[in-house]
Amino acid sequence: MFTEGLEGEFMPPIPTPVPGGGRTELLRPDGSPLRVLVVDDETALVDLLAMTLRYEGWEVRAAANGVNGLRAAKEFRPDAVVLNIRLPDLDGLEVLSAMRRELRDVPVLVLTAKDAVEDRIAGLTAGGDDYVSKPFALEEAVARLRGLLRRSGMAAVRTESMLVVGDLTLDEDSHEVTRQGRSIHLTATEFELLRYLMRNPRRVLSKAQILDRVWSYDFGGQANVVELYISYLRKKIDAGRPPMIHTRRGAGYLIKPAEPAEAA
Amino acid sequence: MFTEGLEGEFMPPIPTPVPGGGRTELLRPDGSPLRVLVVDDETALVDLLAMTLRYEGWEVRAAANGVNGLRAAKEFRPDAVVLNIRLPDLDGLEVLSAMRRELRDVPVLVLTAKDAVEDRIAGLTAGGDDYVSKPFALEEAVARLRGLLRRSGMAAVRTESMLVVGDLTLDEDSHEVTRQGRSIHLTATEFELLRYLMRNPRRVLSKAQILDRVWSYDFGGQANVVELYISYLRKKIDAGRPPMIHTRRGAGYLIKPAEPAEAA
DNA sequence: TTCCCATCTGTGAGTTGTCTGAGAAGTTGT
DNA sequence: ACAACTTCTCAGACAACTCACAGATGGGAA
Repeated sequence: MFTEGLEGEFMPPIPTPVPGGGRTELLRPDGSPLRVLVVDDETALVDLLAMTLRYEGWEVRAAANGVNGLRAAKEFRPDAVVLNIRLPDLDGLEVLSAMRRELRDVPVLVLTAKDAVEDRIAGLTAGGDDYVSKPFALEEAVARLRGLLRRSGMAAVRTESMLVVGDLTLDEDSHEVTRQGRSIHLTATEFELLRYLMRNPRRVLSKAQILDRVWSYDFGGQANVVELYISYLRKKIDAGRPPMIHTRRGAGYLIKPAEPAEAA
Repeated sequence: MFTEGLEGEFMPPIPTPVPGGGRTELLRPDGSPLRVLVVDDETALVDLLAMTLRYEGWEVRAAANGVNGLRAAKEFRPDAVVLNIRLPDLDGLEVLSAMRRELRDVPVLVLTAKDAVEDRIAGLTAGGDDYVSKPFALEEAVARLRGLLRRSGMAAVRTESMLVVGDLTLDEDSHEVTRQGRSIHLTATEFELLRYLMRNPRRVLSKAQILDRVWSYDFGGQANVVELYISYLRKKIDAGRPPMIHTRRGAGYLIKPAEPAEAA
């Protein structure tokens, strides 16, 4: 989506207005919510993921091991699967194969431990699947799942890969970010932060919320990384231009289309 | 609801005027009041919170530790939970996980101690959850709870994020305040005070009430901060325009739409 | 009208929240 | 193994905010 010169300033483009604060329509043809099966034995993480995905509009079913996972696949007929390849009972690869046999065309998001050998995984993802390595950021996992679904050509899923706020655009597929048509390079963390902000335009997000979504769930560092990265983003996004990233002292940050007249 | 781009400056949104004094309908589909479970071992605070929430229309159940909290979750089936992560018996994170498993889709408002050096806050909350750190203002906790519910898509809960009194609007999501369409910047305390007034339009609120609701429950200062902040608000809200904030000598303050005819 | 007292508001000190530069530690690519 | 890049901690500077104090203002009862 190129919003060149013309409407750039006075008339914000707003091609695909993000609905309800960025949350997307995850609905099947029959109107029921999309289903996702989460298979992992780390219960705390599963609970966290399940809650997050439900909030995002999914219908979630969880299984703590391979056997239950496969059984759930049969019964629950999910539209997507999140699968840890390291399972307590069965070999994750076996489970993956079985899943594929059972659920045709259903994309799988594979969870791997950090130290896992990447090339084994590489083969897996060839089939349209994707993987994230633990510990991951919730925002990233959710985004990957959405991306999988979008790319797997699931009909009925009207998800756009493009987020647009004012003259700022972010493409979740190509990871390209532009402001006023000019491409901007962001690091991985900066990108994740901006995506979270843009998925919640005009809403104040507290530093704690941002930390929880954008940083890995096991992050134990200082809360002021958020301030730091906001500062980085501003240099790249707002530099010189009318600011889009705003601080609400004591509350958090928010992003919104730059308004010509800023009132005190 | 969705007033994209357009409305920016000149044209105030004025969506759905808030009904009966800003207090919202907290009802389930079957007509019974919404339920909230409060889990904290500080009994004085729990009593205060419980009383406040009951006044707001909730059906409240309290538990002083993790075990009872979980039991209550099973029996009481609350629609929302307020949970201190620092509990005397169980680890708050465990309790949180268990709650999520037991009560799917139920948002949790997490209470954290201010002095707990921000540690282990990360990765705590999922999609629909939120935090408040002690000591908090009751008005804020209540607002957060309402916000959680609204955003977690609970059907039947008809809460708007926008408060409207006359030509004055306050958006709880973006923290934006406008009068006659012009954006007005407020500090955190001013915002909280105005929110309280606007949630109770045309009703006289005593300085004591205001102090109890808007300032942290442990506030020990002079009661005339309220006068001071009313003064600040007037400068920003009423400046020049027909006044909306009125003093009832010996009784308190109230806010109402500025009408040409001023009746006592 | 006068006086008393509630309320209003200017001033300024102390506190808190946020921003950002410098650099250490870790990662990736060649 | 080196260079380039990224992530993150730390700490100082600065700005915004909160609140106490005290004198000014004004309402209303006698």
